[in-house]
Amino acid sequence: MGITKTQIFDQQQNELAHFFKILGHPARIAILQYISKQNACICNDLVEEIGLAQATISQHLKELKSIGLLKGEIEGKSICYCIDIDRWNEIQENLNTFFNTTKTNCC
Amino acid sequence: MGITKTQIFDQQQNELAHFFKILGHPARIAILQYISKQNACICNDLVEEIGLAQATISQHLKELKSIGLLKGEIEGKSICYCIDIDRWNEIQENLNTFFNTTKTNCC
DNA sequence: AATTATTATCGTAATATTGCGATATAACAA
DNA sequence: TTGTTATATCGCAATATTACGATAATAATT
Repeated sequence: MGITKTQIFDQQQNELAHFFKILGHPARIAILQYISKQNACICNDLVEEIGLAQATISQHLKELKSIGLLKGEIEGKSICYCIDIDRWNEIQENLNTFFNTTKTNCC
Repeated sequence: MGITKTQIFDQQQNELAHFFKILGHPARIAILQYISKQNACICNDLVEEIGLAQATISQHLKELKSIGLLKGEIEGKSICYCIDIDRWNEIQENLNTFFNTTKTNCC
């Protein structure tokens, strides 16, 4: 089928899984790391840097934006993409809460 | 294409993305939470509890096992699945390292 | 206005994932 | 041995994801 049955899970589970899923691609990890390394806004050099087509990079950026991890601001003829630190910390906290509350040892 | 170009990323990026990807499905989140809630090994009640077919649950368990998050031990005619705490903590640390080292603020 | 540069979107092909029924396997019970 | 129960695997259909070329859109430059 290929369709995830989101209706049988609660909102928290779906949201958490969605965060994980967006981060679950090496290109998106690489994009975030590159922005971080530059400590600056990124433009089209991402395409050269990563080695995927411009359309593909644009698509990955869109997904990162969709969970609020990136914020983009127009700057001349290009767009400045930066990590949204507040959202970044918020998501990190969510993931840690999941890890900390989901811990058992029975074996 | 649908094929992720893993060759253009380094091992750390691919591995990190792989962890995130495995956790990026609500059924797998729900499975982990259920095991945790029970604070015990789980057997086939997972199928009833979650509401997916037995084959589907088995598949998700296999993926969680593949990154070492679950360890299974045979117990009579069923199998006891538990969270591997050491691996759990290890992965949590990896993710946190990623979050902590990938932080910038330029906008 | 025309050109150039940068990013977004569309359409499409290839591969991956999700989910399930059917079946196989394994261990215990009668 | 036969039956029962629990889990794994196979094979398939449906949907999702990844990637890219082509093209559109936008803004600066000439």
